[in-house]
Amino acid sequence: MFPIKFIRDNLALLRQASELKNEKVDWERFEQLDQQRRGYLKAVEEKRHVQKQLGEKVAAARNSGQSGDSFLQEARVLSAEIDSLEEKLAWLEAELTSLASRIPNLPHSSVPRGKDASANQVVRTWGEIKEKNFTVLPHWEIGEKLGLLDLTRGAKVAGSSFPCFLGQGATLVRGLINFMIELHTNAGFKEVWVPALVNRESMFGTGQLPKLEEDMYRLKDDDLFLIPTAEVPVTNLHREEVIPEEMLPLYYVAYTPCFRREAGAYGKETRGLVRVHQFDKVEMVKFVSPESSYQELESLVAEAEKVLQALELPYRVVLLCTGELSFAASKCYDLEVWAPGLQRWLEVSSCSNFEAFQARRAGLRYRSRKGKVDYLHTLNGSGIALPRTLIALLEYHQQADGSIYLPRALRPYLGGREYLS
RNA sequence: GGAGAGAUGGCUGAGUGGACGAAAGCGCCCGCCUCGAAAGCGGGUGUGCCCGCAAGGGCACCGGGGGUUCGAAUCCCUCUCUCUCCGCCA
Repeated sequence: MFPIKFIRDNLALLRQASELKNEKVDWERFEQLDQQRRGYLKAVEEKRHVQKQLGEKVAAARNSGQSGDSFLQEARVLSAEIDSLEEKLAWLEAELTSLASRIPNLPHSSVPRGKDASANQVVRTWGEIKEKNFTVLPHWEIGEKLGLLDLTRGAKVAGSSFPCFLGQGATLVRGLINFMIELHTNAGFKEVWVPALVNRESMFGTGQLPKLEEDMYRLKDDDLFLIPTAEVPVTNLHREEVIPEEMLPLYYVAYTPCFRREAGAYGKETRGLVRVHQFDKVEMVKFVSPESSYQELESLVAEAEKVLQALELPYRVVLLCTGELSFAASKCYDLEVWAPGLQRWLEVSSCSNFEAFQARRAGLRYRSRKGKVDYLHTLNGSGIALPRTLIALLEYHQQADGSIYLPRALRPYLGGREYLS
């Protein structure tokens, strides 16, 4: 969210940016409301000024033993006028704020322009894709065959796209979570455990609301939302706070379940674990000073990459184009892992710099060494999401005999074994 | 769930209807002193919005919202949160 004045002074820039991001904003209405608001504001302020002076006259009169009532008639009329002007002003401000909250963040100058994924840039690829001399089974087949995964019973218990993991499959999930958190805490991230339900303010703070309300699970009786990502509770940890610059950067890592409605997303493209309503994810969040945020983005991506490297899975790093950037992001890299059973690259991590966009919405500030208070920059990156990582493990590390090779890094979490069978 | 107490600036904390954007202290910034620092001394120190080229001026903000009043940090209602006690509970 940008300040109204900034929007007014940078209409052309923001308009172009929102078109690049495929976001619709009613700019004519914005200009019209803004102009009206300033007109009413001026009128209200002038009348209030007179009102104050009258009030002072009443007080002065009473202090010197007179009644002061002669001013009251005029003051009453003025008070009523102010009331009606303020009502209109409040409505205009609410409308304007609502419009402003739907203006997307500006893409960074280094972000390629483009409408869709075809304009994304692959910035690097890691590992080589080794072709197998047998047909790789898709993860849902090999997963069910080995008794690691049960999609049918998940559907019975909750509904379609709510997977269950069994036996060593469940151990693998738990092991992956521990492995990732330990990796990131060793790199200086502080582990946090946060609520999986958040309030409306938190959802607004990170930019999920107002735009994405339909994509969230919501508890109507309490007006709480199930988190779509740990980004929401972790970024909001410091909402409405001023952090001393000496404490920056702050690095956090959190495991949480994530919930997404993914309305109407069933089909071939989303079979098995590709797109599910509930999944597990380890997320990294950074609070940094504005000068350092782009450097911090690069090191955040590198930190996420360490997970895939340790899991011995080939992946590529993709720089998203403007049209693929999310509402709140200025710049974003995706990590995509190779799934040979599906013959597709799968997104397992998004690492974004939001600059001060979330910070302004959530009141996240820092006090510089000079004593100046300003908005800090926030970043987050998956480190990484589990279901698609499991797909890659089950498919890429699949052996001719139907067993699954376990990378060295995971073995301590699965009783030291080298293969799942 | 019930009863009570509370929420004031970066922090602690005064203020119970009019000259209060808000005492005092701490912190922070600038200066003096010093070889340098500490201590001491002096000065300064919130944010947002509107008008203005600027200088400057105006308005708002004492947890959120609403009300009473010519006028609210102060009185009333309501919500949220914190603390204490009771109840319930994995």
